[in-house]
Amino acid sequence: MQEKYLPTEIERTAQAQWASSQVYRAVEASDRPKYYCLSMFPYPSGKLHMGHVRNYTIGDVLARYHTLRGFNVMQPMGWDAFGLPAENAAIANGVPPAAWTYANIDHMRTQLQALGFAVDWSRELATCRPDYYRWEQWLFTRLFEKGVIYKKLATVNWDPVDQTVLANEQVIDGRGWRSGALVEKRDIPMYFFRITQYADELLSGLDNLPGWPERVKTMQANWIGKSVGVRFAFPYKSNGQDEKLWVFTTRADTIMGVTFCAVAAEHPIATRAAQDNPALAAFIAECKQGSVAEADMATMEKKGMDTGLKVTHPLTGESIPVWVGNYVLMSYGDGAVMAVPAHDERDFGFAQKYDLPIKQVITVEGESFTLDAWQEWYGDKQRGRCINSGKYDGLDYAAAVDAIAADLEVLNLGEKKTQFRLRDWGISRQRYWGCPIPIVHCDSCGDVPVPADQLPVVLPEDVVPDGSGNPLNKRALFVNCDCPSCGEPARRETDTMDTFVESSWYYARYACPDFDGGMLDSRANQWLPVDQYVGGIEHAILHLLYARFFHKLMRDEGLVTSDEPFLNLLTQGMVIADTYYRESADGKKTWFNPADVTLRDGVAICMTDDLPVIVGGIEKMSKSKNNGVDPQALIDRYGADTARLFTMFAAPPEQSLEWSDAGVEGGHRFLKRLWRQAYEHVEGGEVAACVGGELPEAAKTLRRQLHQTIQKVGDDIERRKQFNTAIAAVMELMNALARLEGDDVITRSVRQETLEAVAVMLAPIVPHIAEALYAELKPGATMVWPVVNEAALVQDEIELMVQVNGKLRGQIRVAAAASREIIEAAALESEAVQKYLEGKPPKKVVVVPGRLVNIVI
RNA sequence: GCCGGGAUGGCGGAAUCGGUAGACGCAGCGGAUUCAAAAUCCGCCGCUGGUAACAGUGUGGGGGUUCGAGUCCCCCUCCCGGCACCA
Repeated sequence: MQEKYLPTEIERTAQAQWASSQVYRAVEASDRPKYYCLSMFPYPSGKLHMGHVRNYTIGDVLARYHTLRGFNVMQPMGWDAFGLPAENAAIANGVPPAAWTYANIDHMRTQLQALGFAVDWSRELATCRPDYYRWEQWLFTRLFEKGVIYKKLATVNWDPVDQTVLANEQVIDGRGWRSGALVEKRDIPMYFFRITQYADELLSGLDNLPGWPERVKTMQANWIGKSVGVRFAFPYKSNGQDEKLWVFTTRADTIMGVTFCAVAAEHPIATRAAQDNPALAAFIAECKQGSVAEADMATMEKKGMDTGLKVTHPLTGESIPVWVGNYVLMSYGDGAVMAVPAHDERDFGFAQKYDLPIKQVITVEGESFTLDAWQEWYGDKQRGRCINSGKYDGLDYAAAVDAIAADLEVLNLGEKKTQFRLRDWGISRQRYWGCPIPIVHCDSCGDVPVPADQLPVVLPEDVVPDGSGNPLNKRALFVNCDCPSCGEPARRETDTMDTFVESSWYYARYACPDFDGGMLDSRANQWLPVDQYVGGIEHAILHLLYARFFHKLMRDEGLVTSDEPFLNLLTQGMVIADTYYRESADGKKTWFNPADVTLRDGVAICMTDDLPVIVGGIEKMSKSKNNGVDPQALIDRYGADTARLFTMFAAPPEQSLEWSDAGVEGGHRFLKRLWRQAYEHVEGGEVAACVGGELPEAAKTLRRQLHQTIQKVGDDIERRKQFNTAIAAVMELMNALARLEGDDVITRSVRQETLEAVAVMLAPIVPHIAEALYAELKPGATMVWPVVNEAALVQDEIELMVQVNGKLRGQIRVAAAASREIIEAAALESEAVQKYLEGKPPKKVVVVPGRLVNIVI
């Protein structure tokens, strides 16, 4: 056996062997149970970052563990290859996004392979390939014909200088990232998936996902936001016509407290009122400035202006003023709200600011209402009772809502309604590097889906965008076509799809990436649902909700039979790191990589020019903030096993991990020590693993620890999915093994048993060294997960903690089978307790079997 | 702003069901080995007082429940993620 641990050599040999014998190729024909282990595929941004290493190592640990436990495992890998960064790179370097993307894929594939993941590379796919997006386009046309996809206007960020639509990320403090121009809201036609039609099922389906983290299910449920309320109307007259202003509220019990209504700036009633009111028109124009992002809308100053219009309260007949509010969202409900300043905090602030009346209609016993400041109880649904509300006085929330809804219904002015916060999914992007939307616009036939036999609509790959609008519009060859329906000249749609569409079904395509007769074949149902999905917590809502939705769309198309795509979900915490930047005169920020920054006398300095940079806080590693740490240096210096070990050891998978280089050395040291201990043992000559019999005390104790460790490691990996503690347990075991003395056959056989088990237990985490060691320990044998020997776990005597009034005062040793009485007596007799008792009897004695005794005096 | 999560030694973290707070590792300190260094091995390592035994104190802050709270409940602070066109 080689004396020194040589990671480069071991890893190269192992990886070459895995590749040539195709050990990780997943086959459908198998009598073992299937285990589909999937990690979220990467965006090919250039090179791997720490988040990737963490994500794919977690997935690989679970995949390899299940292989060792006898499952038929499939672990695929691919590329989420469309997206904005490729266009940004094109603008910066003049390289076509396609060429940039393919080069990145090649580089990152090499990096992934160097990490030794048990991936079936024969199933690799890239979403930017026509043989992939072809089927996405095919499904689009099916859904368009079914009405699941429809067209409507939607608001986007418009850069008036660059004449282009901006992503929310490209809007910085209300201005375009390149032009610096004030961003405007603009309505343009877009295609939408009717996800709201599936809202109820997406919500109730969460109950059938016991393998998902509670926090993710809670986030999704809140995002879908089902609320039962009342939709009702305020009647008004416009040019002598009877009209209605519709609103939705979950607080119909406060309807008697309405003192005004607020509508969105885009609301038709506002547009009409602005026609002969220049001040209002100016205010509406102001509202239309800034980004469309909800976070911006919610944090900006609440502003409003009276339209001068009045509507009639449906129950009291009072005249109610209508205001335009910059905080009212046109996309939620009817784009208008009733305002009850006394019982809604936002309305309260708005009414105070603009001196609008506040009318209390809810009371809570023991509390008194004042107009001075908002108090929490004003909005209390549970304890509140109606007052100042005429016939509704005294009713609680539920009774009041029922009575008011019933009265509105009689007047034909409203009814109870279930409302969702979830909005339909707009998928049109005015960008080049994405999957073309397969629609042809014909003057006579309208929007015509491209027939299946003319798919895919291929995206030209030689385009270099320049940042001003979608370059596809300038491609006559792409745009000009014949109408598939009437054959007359027509125009091809140049918008592309949201990249979330590609990532909503890739997990299914992995089952049959080579199938060219359709989107999916029967292999999909063999592998689906995914048994274990692993990915970043940042995808808790959007990606995971869209994928669940898409699965149901595919089910309803007869493509899959399951209802949910992912059985078990592990949401890995983010790898975060410091950010550093400099700001130029025009407010543009340049970000510096932490690797180039050093701290000098408490000031962050960029090492390339020796000038200070501004510390921007600790954030998710990202391309845009340039705070990614390159794992390549780690792999080059210590090998893949050390990189894998360290990322698994540094923190539990679900927690966010603040990156620091320190600590890697320790992981590497452990592997070197492991190698040396195995080397010394193997050089001592062959010996069979322990077969039982009478062991010396030290060997017996070690063997008990070995089997405790086997138990713990299995539980940590399989149930707890916490690998840092599994590694710590193996480290403890190895520390104990190092202390075990004796060269007799029995002791050596326990050492053999321990080392064999350690190699297998570590194999999911550090597969290269584990295989190499196992081959030395047990030449020619195949790894199998060790079995816990119950007899080895038995202990004769145990130690119990003794507390006095809950404070630790000593220990006692008792027989493992000792009764409560014997334990109590032993504790009371102990020196530590006698000292505190001072001869008096204890008030109470609490015995926790196997743990402690607490004497209360 | 809204929704979700987090905070434990100098640092990463452990404590799985309310029962020994600080496992394991990093850094540091002391020693062995070495001509010397690296590597390796052994020991110490929350804070305060004490030579020590030991005592007190300690899990972001404040309050509560309990024989017993890092863990449960209430309030607060700070940090992270998401907010529908970053992926």
